[in-house]
Amino acid sequence: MSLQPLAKEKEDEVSRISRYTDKVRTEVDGEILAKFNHALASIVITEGSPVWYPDTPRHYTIPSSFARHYFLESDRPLHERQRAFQVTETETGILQPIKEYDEFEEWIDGSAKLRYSPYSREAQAHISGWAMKYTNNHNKFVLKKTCVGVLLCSRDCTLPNGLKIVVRPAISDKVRERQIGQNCPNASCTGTLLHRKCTGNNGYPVTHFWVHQEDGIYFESKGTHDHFRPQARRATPDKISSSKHNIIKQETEQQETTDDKRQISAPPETKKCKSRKRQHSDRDNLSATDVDTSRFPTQLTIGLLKGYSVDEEDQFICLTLPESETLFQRTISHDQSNISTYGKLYLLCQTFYDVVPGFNLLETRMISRNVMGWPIVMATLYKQGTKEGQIHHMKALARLCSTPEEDIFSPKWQMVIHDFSADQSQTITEAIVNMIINSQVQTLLKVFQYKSVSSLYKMLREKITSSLQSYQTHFELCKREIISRLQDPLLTMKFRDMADTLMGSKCTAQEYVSTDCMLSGGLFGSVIREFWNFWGSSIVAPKVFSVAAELVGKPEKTDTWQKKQEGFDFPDDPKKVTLQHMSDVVITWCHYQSDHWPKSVVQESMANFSHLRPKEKGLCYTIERPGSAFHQPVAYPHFYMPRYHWM
DNA sequence: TGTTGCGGGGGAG
DNA sequence: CTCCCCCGCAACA
Repeated sequence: MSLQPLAKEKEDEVSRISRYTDKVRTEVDGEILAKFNHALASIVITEGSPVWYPDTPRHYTIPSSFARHYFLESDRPLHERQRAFQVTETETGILQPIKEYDEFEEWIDGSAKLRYSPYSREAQAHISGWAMKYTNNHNKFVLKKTCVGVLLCSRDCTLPNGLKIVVRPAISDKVRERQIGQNCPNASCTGTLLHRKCTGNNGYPVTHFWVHQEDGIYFESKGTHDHFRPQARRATPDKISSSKHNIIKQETEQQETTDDKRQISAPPETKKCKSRKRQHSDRDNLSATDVDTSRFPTQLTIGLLKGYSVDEEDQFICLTLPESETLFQRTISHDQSNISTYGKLYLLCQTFYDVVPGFNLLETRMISRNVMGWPIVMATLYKQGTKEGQIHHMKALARLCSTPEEDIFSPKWQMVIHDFSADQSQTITEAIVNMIINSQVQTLLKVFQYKSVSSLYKMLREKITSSLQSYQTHFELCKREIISRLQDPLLTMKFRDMADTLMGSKCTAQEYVSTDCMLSGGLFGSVIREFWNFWGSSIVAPKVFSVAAELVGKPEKTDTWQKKQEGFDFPDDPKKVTLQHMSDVVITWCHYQSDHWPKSVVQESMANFSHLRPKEKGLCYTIERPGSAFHQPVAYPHFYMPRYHWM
């Protein structure tokens, strides 16, 4: 009922856009348009409408009795891809012969049905990135596996690099039993390993089904993982319990290799910036005469220095942390073309004033489901009143967030959350947009051999600018996304009420946290959790929830920093500030941040109330259980929503 | 030592 | 009857 208007709105939108594209298609040569659309689709990833580029479905119905019966006939389309597939089926009205297999996907999340080649090694071995254990379903023909979640540190500790401990659990129950309670792999932490169960499938673990047929290996996944990814199996070292030293070393090595790869395959970027005196935008530009790298502290290798300037007018230093590139790769290397997967990568840019006298520090943290904790990925110290450092920071971010495999340069972030003033924001947006356009125009000119650049430039500009959305727009999008995904009207209404309450100024801290706890119980699934991680985080929250300000607890932090800051011999005279001075400050800042990590409300409540399981008494709803792969949907009588009651 | 897959069995709905 | 979970066992790396 309450869903109707929204669903209709979406439908209208879809039909409107498809009408539009149809119209264009008749006017312009189809192939060129498709190419162009594809190019644009890869640029604009946060566009509001999900059907900017109607991707040709790769899926066809399978005329095989068993698998078709069990895998393809479901009343409830759960996955975008599957939806696209069904549309094709109804449009054509006939069953078409098999043409293609799906490419193997290691990190399937959310409900999906795929068909792999019978010769696919990965499919034959039933490989998954998630830790999946075999479960008996008493059916010889269908192999069923369930997710065993992840192992986390009981003290929720943070490694010096800003990452959280996430250990891949053993598959066998006995071994896992032994793992739980072992010391946290972080040597400087006294915590123990804690099992975080997967409850992403209606309170049960996510399940995978495998069926081997002559015409392929059929795969189905049900549920969305409500926990972080464990280490991939192939990447797991033989001894997980090796010291944190090894972990860091390993990650640094990884970073170096990916760095090299990026260097080779990165798209050629047009350097329009007139080379400023003594300003260095790339490490390629660095030569031994410019910087004496041996003078940098040992933590800072030359690859981490993303740019600096020691101009008196414009002093800044921009650094990435060692793991940054690996983290970005982990987050953005997966398919992001599906517009419905909001919440993949958020960047949180915060400015800290007077970190040392006369200098501000801009740091960026990564918020993503795929990376636990909110590690700092980049930090820039810049002289107050100057812009170049900030612009450089954002440009370097945009470059880091683009996938090196693609020809077209396009940052893959869902949103940049920032605390810039309006004019700063404008400048920075301009810088990013210009950078993207410059590199893309080059590619597009090559591909389409355009003679006039101006119209192309204008269009690109509009597209890119509109993808950098405001808080409000983004919030609306999230809300719409959630509401359209929730299938039960009762729940939808409940959620709306809750959102209203939480957005209101009367919301108390207790309510805030307990609602969060309720959400983390698993009923609404990861979509809401993503939403919540985003809107409910302690740093973003002050702008959204009035009550959250009291949960942040900044005063002690600044006091401690004040003390630390006194330890520097940072010159008061800007003329005497050297690169060495600035890098010392940034590095100390990053170390300081890892010691005083702001715990998000979400993580805290997850850790404290993780014992709450749907079995416990609480609110009770009657919802229909989504259809199983093996029979028609059945009524699922009771589902208990866990709720923590405050005294 | 750990993974993978099979199968028996109990329990809830 | 379905579907959840737990357990032990055997083959294998």
